[in-house]
Amino acid sequence: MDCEVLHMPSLKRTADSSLAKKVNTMLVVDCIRKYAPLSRADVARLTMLSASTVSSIVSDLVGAGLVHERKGCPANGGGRCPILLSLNASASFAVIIDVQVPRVLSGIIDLAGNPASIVREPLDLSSPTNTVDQVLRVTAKALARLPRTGGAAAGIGVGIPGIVDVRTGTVAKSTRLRWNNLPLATLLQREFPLPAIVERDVRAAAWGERSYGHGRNVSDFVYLAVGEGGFGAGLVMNGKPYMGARMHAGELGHTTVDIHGEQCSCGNVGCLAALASTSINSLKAGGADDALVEYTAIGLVNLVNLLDPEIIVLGGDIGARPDFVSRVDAIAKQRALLTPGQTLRILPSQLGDMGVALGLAGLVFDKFYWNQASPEISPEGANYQTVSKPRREQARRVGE
Amino acid sequence: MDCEVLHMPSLKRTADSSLAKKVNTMLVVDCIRKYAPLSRADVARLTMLSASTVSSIVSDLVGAGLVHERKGCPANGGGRCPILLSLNASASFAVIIDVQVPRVLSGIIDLAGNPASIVREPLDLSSPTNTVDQVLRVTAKALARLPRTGGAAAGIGVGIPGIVDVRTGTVAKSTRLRWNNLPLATLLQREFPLPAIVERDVRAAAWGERSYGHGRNVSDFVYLAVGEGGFGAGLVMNGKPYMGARMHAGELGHTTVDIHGEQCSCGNVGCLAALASTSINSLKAGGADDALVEYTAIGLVNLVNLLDPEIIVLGGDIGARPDFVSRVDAIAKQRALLTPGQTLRILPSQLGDMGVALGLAGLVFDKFYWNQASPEISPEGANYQTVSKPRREQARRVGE
DNA sequence: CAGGGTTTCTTTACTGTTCGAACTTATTGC
DNA sequence: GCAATAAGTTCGAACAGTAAAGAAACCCTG
Repeated sequence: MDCEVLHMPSLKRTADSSLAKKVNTMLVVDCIRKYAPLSRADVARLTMLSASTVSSIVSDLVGAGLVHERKGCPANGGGRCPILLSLNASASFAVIIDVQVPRVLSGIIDLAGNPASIVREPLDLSSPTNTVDQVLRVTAKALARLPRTGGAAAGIGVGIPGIVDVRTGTVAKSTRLRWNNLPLATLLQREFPLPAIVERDVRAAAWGERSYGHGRNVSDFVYLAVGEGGFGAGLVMNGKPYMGARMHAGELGHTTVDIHGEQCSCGNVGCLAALASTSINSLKAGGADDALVEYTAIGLVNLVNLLDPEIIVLGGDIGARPDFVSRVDAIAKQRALLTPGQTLRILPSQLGDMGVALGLAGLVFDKFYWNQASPEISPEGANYQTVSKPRREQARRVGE
Repeated sequence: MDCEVLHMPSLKRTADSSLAKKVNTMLVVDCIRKYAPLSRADVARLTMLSASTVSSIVSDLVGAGLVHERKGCPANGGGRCPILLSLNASASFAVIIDVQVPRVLSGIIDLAGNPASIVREPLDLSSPTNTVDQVLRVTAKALARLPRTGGAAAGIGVGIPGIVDVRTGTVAKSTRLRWNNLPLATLLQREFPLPAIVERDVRAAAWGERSYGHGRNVSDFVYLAVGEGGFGAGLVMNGKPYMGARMHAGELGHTTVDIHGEQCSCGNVGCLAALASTSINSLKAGGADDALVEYTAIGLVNLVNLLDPEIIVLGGDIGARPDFVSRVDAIAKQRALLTPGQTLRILPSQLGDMGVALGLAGLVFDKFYWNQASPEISPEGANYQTVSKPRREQARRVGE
């Protein structure tokens, strides 16, 4: 099974409906989003939910105007013709802001992942405060560009290069933006009457790839961004974004690859990032990128041997170039530890510079139409049928 | 919440009870195992299930003889005194075989994790077939030593150093045992009328640590074994063992740490394992282990920066030595990338050479009392209230 | 071309499970 | 004896699963 991302708007019919139904509804919506148009019976097969459950959920969705029905009369060997379902893409929108160092991308993405009125403008790095102001400004502008017809905005999603605590919406540290402990989600929510999420750029891009790109049917993969900022990895494990215990996972750039190397500013020795930075600079000056290809391949092989992902998606300014990918691929295939019959698949990002935006949209729809931390609960493998909502506080006293 | 491992025997009362109840029963049993003695109310708080659900499940468990009740009358500031629950440890047993290169450990472990009649004997490496025969032999002996009183054996669990496909119970490749594509679970099941699981040693040890050791309340950590076999990592992510897409995850030994290093037999360059093997050999000959400490620290920092585990548990012949741990810790603390306030905790294994055995026991109880692949379904965070069982085949036709 | 048989999609009736709220039970403290 | 507190149980509502019925198309035969 591989219906996992979970986009979906309001549906407040049963105000206190159990989380169970919400999760299953997420499953169904995600399935329709991925494979539309399809019949209720198809949804039941894909989600592994029972036909009756699907029927009940779909009728709610149709009633809420989130799903369109359309008669489709194929059937090769007889049988009743299915009623084909597809999402009403304009039932809801996400406002997304992708902050990257040369530019900030802002715009609107609908339920089906269609972008609208995307604007790219240079990022104001004159001071950290100015950068924050710019983010708030482009958010306001994007909100003003919301389509008149269709549903309302589901929320705001912001992608940031740096260490981000998604639970609090705080940017713990972004070297490139010179931000430290910035509670961006709080700032946004103070300004705009919408839920806001803040996510690390590579994790959002990985999630975008999972929702709309190469990762759609892959539950274990790595998104590796190679660009001016060095190396950043977004991990998807068991179908969910993996952040680590302290939101820190994916720092491939600061792993030692040269045991005799020099001390890096991070405290470690012989970091991949330190080695790569010189070749990235020379690349910008028009130099060759052979060294960078090798460094990328090494980082990638280390990832593959340690985590055994099904695929690796290369993204970023440099990473997604097809020739770059194929040269990295050639080296990595030689070096990676593979069991017989196993192949290593390294692919360029399918989403280009919209990857972060699409991932953010997915997170926004997940998070805010269910008021639930989606990545944690995202029902991988469609096995979860019912989910209890967390109640009360932790145990105060255990035992006697 | 941190009730995740899920041990529990028969309870066949409601033959076709939904998987929902099974999962919640697993949760409850696991909670009792970890925190016994505790009251129903404590279980409800810890599992985040409702009091009524816990009540219903516990009454089934008591009826089946798996849980013992005992009056406990503390209560500081008034209130009815709780009925304390604890597992009936001898309600079921797991037969476990831990194959390591100098020795094979076999024995029996009860529901509460108490080992019984553990036997260690030298491993017969005279030929791959002889090793297999020995495994079957010690299994038979362990079965013969089952306690006369109490429940029956739940299943057989075998831990193997090498690449293991847990789904099929096949040892894909073990260099040290010279096994290739050996369907060990099938062999065992042919010989003994019991379900059998085969798992990689480090993953089992990580799971043991999660169930009975340092990982009990930690959902993201790494178990790193350092021994004659080099480096092997068992990853626990989101509270579950992580195996990667092809059961391959955790090969820390074959990650590049010396970009200018020599070619390793694995195809990669400058592998950690290649560097470490000489110092391990010199260590056996009585030499110093400074180099090995540094190599371990490097591997460990790479792991920490990439995966951001909450703790790291060091195991294995060499890895678990307290002085070794403290010296690795000193280097790693300097080099690891930590956000302010974050600390790196590196701990020696709490379970010694019983780690693999205890992890196997947990897996056996999980797997075979529910006929369900426990790691995949293990209800992390206790959020899952109901789970649908996979039904039917995949969709044959999607869309029109 | 009518009508039965087949296939597939969809809905309905019924059962089991969980949750929330109210209720009962048991103990402390005044 | 009575209020306060906490543990445990019971009852009704909501929801998912199974099974069977209903619906809508196709195929074939006469």
